[in-house]
Amino acid sequence: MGIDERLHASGMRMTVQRRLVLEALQRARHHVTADDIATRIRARHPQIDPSTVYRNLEALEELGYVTHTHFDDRVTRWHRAEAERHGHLVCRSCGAEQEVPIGLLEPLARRLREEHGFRADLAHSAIVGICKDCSTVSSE
Amino acid sequence: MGIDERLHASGMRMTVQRRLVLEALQRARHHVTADDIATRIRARHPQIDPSTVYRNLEALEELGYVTHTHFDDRVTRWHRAEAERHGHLVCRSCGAEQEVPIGLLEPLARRLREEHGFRADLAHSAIVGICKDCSTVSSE
DNA sequence: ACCACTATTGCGGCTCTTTGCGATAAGCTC
DNA sequence: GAGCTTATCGCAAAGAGCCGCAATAGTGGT
Repeated sequence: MGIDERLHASGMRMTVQRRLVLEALQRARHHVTADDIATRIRARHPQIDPSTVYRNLEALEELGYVTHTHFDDRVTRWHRAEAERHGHLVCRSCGAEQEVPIGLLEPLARRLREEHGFRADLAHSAIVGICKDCSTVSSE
Repeated sequence: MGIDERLHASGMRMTVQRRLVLEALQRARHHVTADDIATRIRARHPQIDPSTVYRNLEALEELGYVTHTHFDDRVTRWHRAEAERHGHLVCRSCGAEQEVPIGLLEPLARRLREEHGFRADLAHSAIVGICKDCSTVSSE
C-alpha cells in the first residue's frame, strides 16, 4: 500500500507541503532536525511555515513513516522509520554520535518488560555518556 | 565541607538567589522543572529572573549538588544529587512515571563500556515506552 | 464542473530555555 | 569601611517547538 492510500485510509490528505516534507526526509541520510527540513524545503518553496513542517512530521510519524529521537542537545531529530532501528550514543563531552544495533539494548528491554510490564522504546532517546576518545584523554 | 565552602573553592559566590534555588530544590521532593522552582521562589521574591534559576541550577550541577534528567516531554527535571540514583520509566501513553533501581540498567552500561568504550549515564534520560496499565488496556 | 465538508496551511502569538550585555553586588585587600 | 575585581543578576532577545484561528484547498458526491 502506497503512502497516498495510507494517508487516505487515516482520513489524511496528500498535500504539496506534506509531500515536500516526506521527500526532504527521504533525501536526508540521517537524523535531521525539523529546522533542517524546513530550510531545505524553503530553498525551492520559500513560503512553507515551520509549524507546517512540525505538524507534518507528527502526522507522518502517526502513520509510521518517520520516527524521532531525542538527542541530548534537546533538539529532536527525525528520520525515516524504514531505516533499521538502532540505538544512539551521544558523548556529552565532544558531542560525537554513534549508532549501536538495537539488539544490544534488547536484554534491558526484555527485563523491563518481564519485571515491570513496561514496553520500552530504547531507540527513542539517545544514551548520553562519555565516548571512548574523551574517556581515554581525560583519564590520563 | 559545606556548600558555601564548596562554592568558594570553585571561585563561586553564595548569593541570595543561589540560596533560594538550593532551598527550593531541597524542599521539592522529586524531579521539578526549572520553571517550578522559579514559580515557587517568585511567591516570596517576585523579582527573580528565570534565567537566574537556570544558571544557578547549572552552577549547582557543576558542584555535584543537583542533577537533571530529560523526560520525554522535552522538559528537563531537576533534583538533588544526594538522592539515590535511579532510572526513569515514562509512559508515552498516559504519562505515568516510574523509578527503577540503577542496578537494573547496569548490565547494559557494562556492555556499552566493554564493547564500545562508552561510559553511559543511563539515568540521564528517561526511558520511554508503554507502561503496564496502558499495555493491557490496548491489547484487549 | 460545482458544491460541501473538513483536513491542512500560514500567521500571530505563546512557552520553555538559553545567551549577550550592561548593571549590581560578593568578597578580597588595604 | 572604601575601593577593586569579577561573579552574578536582571533584562531583552533569540531559538525551538506548539497552538488557536481564519483562510485555503483536497476530495468525494452530484
